[in-house]
Amino acid sequence: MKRKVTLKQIAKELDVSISTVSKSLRNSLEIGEETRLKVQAFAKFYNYKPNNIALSLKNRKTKTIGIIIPEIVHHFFSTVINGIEQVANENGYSVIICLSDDSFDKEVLNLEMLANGSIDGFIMSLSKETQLKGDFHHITEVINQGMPVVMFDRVTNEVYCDKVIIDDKAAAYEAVQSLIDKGRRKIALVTTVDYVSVGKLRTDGYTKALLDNNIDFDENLIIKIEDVDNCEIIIAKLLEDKAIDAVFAVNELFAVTCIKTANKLGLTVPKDLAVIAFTDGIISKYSTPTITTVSQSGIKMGNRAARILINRLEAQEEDKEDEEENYKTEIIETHLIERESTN
Amino acid sequence: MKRKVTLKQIAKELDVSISTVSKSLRNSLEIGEETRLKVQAFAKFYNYKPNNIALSLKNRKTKTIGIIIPEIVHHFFSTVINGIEQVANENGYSVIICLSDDSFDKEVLNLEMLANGSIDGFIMSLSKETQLKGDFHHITEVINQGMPVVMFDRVTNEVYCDKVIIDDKAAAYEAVQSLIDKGRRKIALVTTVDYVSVGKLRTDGYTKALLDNNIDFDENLIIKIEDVDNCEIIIAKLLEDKAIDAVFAVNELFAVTCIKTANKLGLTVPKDLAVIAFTDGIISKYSTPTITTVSQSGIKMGNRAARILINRLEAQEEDKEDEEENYKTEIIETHLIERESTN
DNA sequence: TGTAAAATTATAAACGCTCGACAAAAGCAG
DNA sequence: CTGCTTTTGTCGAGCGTTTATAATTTTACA
Repeated sequence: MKRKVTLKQIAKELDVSISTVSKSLRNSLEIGEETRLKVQAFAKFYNYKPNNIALSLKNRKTKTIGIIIPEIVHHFFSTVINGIEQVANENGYSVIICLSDDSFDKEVLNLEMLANGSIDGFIMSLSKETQLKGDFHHITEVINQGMPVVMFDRVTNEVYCDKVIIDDKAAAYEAVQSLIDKGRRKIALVTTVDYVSVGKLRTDGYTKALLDNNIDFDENLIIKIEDVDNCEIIIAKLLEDKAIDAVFAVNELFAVTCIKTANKLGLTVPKDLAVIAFTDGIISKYSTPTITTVSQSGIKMGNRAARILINRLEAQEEDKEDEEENYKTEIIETHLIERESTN
Repeated sequence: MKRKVTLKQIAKELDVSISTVSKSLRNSLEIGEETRLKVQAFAKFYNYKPNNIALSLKNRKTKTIGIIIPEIVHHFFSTVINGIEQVANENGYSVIICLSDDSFDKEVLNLEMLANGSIDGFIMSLSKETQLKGDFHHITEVINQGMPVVMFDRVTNEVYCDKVIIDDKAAAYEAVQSLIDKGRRKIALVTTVDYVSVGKLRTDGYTKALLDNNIDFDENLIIKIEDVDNCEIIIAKLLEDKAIDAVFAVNELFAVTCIKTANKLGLTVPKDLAVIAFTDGIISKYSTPTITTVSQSGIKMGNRAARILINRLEAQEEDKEDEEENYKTEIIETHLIERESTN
C-alpha cells in the first residue's frame, strides 16, 4: 500500500526544498528548467496530486457547494440536484448533500455543520417544519457571515438572498384555466397543508382562475392532504359527494390517487373527470391514463441556482468586499404538458 | 457582516495564547478554571465553531463519505443515498455525491477528485461504461492508497473490497418460479444489455427457473433493451408474435411499458399477461394495475453499505495498520411484493 | 578580477487547529 | 530561605499547501 505522496516527501527524496517542488509543479519560471523537469517527472511517477484539504485551508475556499433539501427520494428534488451537479461540475465544484427530512432541527444542524468551512455556499429548499415555524435565523446567520445562499422552490421572502422559483400562482392559473377552457366548471383542488409556500401560491392561482371566469368558488372543493398514504378516503369522499368534473392536484401522487379512486368509483378519466397535476415526474408519463402536468423543470432550476451561486462566489473573489448584494429572484418558466388525463 | 471567529482572534482579544483558548474550549484541566470559563463564555458569545477544514487537515480525516453513482434521478439510487445518509448522519459523517452519468471518464475523474483528501472512504455503484470496459484500475488504485471502498448493486469481482448486493440470481429465480406456480409457461424476459452485471445475473436466474421446471428455454423470449424510450416497438413485437403469457422485467419502466403495450394490443393484465418487475420503485405502486415486484430495499442497502464503511474507518483508526482486510460481501434479502399484475 | 545583475533555490509565514513539551508562578515542607 | 511539587499557562511543531522574501549561486560585463 503506497500512501499518497506529499510535497514534503518529494522534496526530501529529491533533496530540494518544498517550495522548489511546489513551484516546479506549477511551472514557475523561478525554477531552473533542469530542476523543474526533474521534479515534474518524479511527481508524475509517484502520481502526486495536491491535497484538497490543504488547498482549501490555504485558499479559504473549498470549491464545494452545500445542498440542503427536505428529501432525496423525490423526483423533483433529485432532478434539481442533477441540474446543480451539472453546472457545478462544469465549473470545478463538488456538491455535498444534506437532507433535512422536513425537520427544522436537522436543517439547522446541517446548515451549521456545513457552514463551518466545509463549503463555499448553499443551495437549499426549506423544510416543511421550517416553513411552518417561520424561523429563519439560521439562514440569515450564515448569510451574515458572508456565505452566499440560493434558495429554490420552497422559499421565503423573510430572507434576503437569491432565489429560483417557478411562478406557482401563474402556473396554477394556467392549468385551471385550461380545464375551464375544456368546459369543466366544477374543479376541485387537491393540495398540501397551507404552510408549504408553494401550496399556498398554487391555491391562489386556482382561486384567481375561478374568479376570473365567474365560477363560484366553493371552499369545500379544496382538500388539504397531510399524508399521501392515507388520502384515498378523503379523495373518495370528494369525488362522491361533490359531483366534480375536474381535479387540479398540486403533485403527481395526489393526481394518480385521484385517478385510481375515480376508477374504483366507476368514473372514467378523462371523460367524467379531467385531471391535471403539478410536477413533471415520472408517474405522469407512465400512469394509465397518462397525466397532463404543469412541468417544473427541475434541471433548469438546478442549473440556474448553481449558476447564480457560482457567479456570486466568483464575484466575491474579485472585488472582495464590494457587497453590492442586489439579490435576484429568477422565475423558471413552466408549461402545460398535455396528456391523456385531460382530453 | 461578522465573519466567523477563529481561535487566534479570541486569543488576541483575551490576551492569552491560542493554545490556552483551544484547551479551554476542550475543557482541559491544564487551564485554570477562571480562564477556562472566561474563554468559554467569550467563545459562546461570538458563536465560535471550529473550522472543519482545519480539523480535517490536522486529523487527517474528513468525516465525509464520497458517493459515486451513475445517476440520481432514479428511484433506486436515490433510495440508497437516503439509506447511506441516515447511517452517516447518525455517526457524524457527511456525504458528498458525484454522478458518473454512466460514463467511465466521469467516474474516474470524480474518484480522483474526491480521493485527494476530500473524503475518508467511498461508496459506489459502477457506471455502465465501466462495466462494459471492464477497467477498474482507478478503483484498485484508491484502495491501494488505503482508502476503503464499498461497492453496491453494480459491482465487479475483479476488485477486492466490501460489497453490498442483492442475490439477483436467486431473486429472479423466485420471481419466475412464482409465475410458473401460477400456471404461466411462456414467460418472456425483458432485460438490459448484458454487460450490466445485475442484468446478467437476473437472466441467469430466469434461465435456471425455467430449466428446473422443465420449461423449454427459448432465446427469442429474451429481449434486451438499450433505450427505454424507444422500446415499445420491440415489446409490441414480442407480445404479438410469441403468444407469451407472462413477462419478467428487470425494472419498472420495462414492466409498465409492457403493460401499456399489452393494453394497446387488447391484452388484459393480469388475465392474459402476468407481469413481474424488479425494483420496488414508485411506479409499480401507482400504475394501473399495480405491479408485482421483487423488492430491493435501497434503504437497507444504503444502511448496510454505510455501516460497513464506517466500521472500517473506525477500525482503521484504532489498530492503525492492522490490514486484516477480509472483505465481505453482504446480501440484502429480497422478497416478492404481490400486487395486481399477477393475480 | 571584481561586482552588479540575473537566475536559481531556500526559508519562513500563513491558513486554523491540536497537543506534547516546556516554563513560570505558586504552594509547601524541611 | 532553599528546593521540590503543583498548578497554570505558553511555545512550537505539525497537518499539506502557497508565496513573499531572503539567500545563494551563476552569469556577464566593465
